[in-house]
Amino acid sequence: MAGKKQFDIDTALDAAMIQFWRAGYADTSVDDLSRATGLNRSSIYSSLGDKDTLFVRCLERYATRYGDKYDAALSCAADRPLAAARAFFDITLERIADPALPDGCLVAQTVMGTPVLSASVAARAREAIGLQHTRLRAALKAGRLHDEAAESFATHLAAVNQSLAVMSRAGTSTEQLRAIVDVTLDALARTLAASD
Amino acid sequence: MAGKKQFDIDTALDAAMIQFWRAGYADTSVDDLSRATGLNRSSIYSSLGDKDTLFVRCLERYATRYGDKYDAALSCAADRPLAAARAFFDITLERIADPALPDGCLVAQTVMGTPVLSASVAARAREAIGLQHTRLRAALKAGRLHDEAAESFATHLAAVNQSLAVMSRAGTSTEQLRAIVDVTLDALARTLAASD
DNA sequence: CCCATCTTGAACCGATCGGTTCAAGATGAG
DNA sequence: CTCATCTTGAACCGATCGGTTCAAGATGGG
Repeated sequence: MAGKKQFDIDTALDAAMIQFWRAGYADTSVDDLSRATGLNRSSIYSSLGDKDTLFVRCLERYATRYGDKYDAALSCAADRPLAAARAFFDITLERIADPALPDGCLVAQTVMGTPVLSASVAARAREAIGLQHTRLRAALKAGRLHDEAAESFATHLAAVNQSLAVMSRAGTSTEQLRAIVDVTLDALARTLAASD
Repeated sequence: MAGKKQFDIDTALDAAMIQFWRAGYADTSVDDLSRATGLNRSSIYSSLGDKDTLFVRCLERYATRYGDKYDAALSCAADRPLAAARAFFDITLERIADPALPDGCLVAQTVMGTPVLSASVAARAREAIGLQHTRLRAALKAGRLHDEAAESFATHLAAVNQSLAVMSRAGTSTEQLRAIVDVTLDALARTLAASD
């Protein structure tokens, strides 16, 4: 209404999310967030909440944004389960390859910090991992995988997806990351073929 | 020579390693290390070095200790490559199941902290990941896997091994962790069988 | 032009950070 | 017992942490 301009909250949240994503909760100070968002220290508290609240908002934002993409990638699972799994991993691989985004994964980093994070934050990160597993299991069941195999592969695919976050930060090349998922996709392909 | 007693440096290093392993570098203060080791703040600096130096020592200790175990597990790779790979993962699974040790993995946690850690520390962690890959590739080649497959599977196995660190902190059960590696071992078994 | 409204920068708070110093105390050798 | 040696706890340092407050300034509506 008055005063200079209303800053764009979405843009600020994106910047904060990327900062947390890159450096993690412990290594991100409120001054870092101020620099990253371009917002004043007081503005952050007045419109984005304190550090803990803001972190949870960023975590939700991250989980929703990429959760939707994972859902979209898996949407063809009933018809072509292998292609769905490949598209699933492509979401992660493209995210890692994007120079505008950090390596790693905000959820993976948060989960790794479980012992020192607040219980609510740790629970929310665990929830995101659980959701990923549910998503994958549903997709694999939709593709003609029997319950047992769907359960195993859902867990395996979720884990391999998280491994990409670790390996990308270890300097592993795009080709090597692709090799990691290709072994998994081959295994899935053979299991799918065997159940025909 | 004089004074009360010479404290046991190995015991202190173990305690410091576990503290770093549990909480990570950023979330471990020198006071935490003092409490964990039972050593006085000044004693830490005088006999274990500053925080950065001590962390590197703990990282080396961790890499050596479990590196040796991984080597031992893989030693039968030439005769029974599949059993070797299974024994390799068992090292990690048993470590995670040990209630006296933290979940996760010091190397994985350090690699995830790459963007905010000193260059030398980050490089040392990357080195540990690279060594793991080398170790696995050599073992798989010793087992009758051709170069290309050995390279792919070495990368894949190293990644899946790291994924256990993430998933264990996400509250994944022992059975589910086992399912993750079983998918990988099945894939390896089929590839080994195919090359016969 | 004036005023109400919003943003901003800067200061301040208590707490904790990594790192250093040093006197007091405990010990074993002589 | 005495003395040299080593460890210990505590204090101190400057810096930074998360969090809060507030006066100054910028803006647009009337």
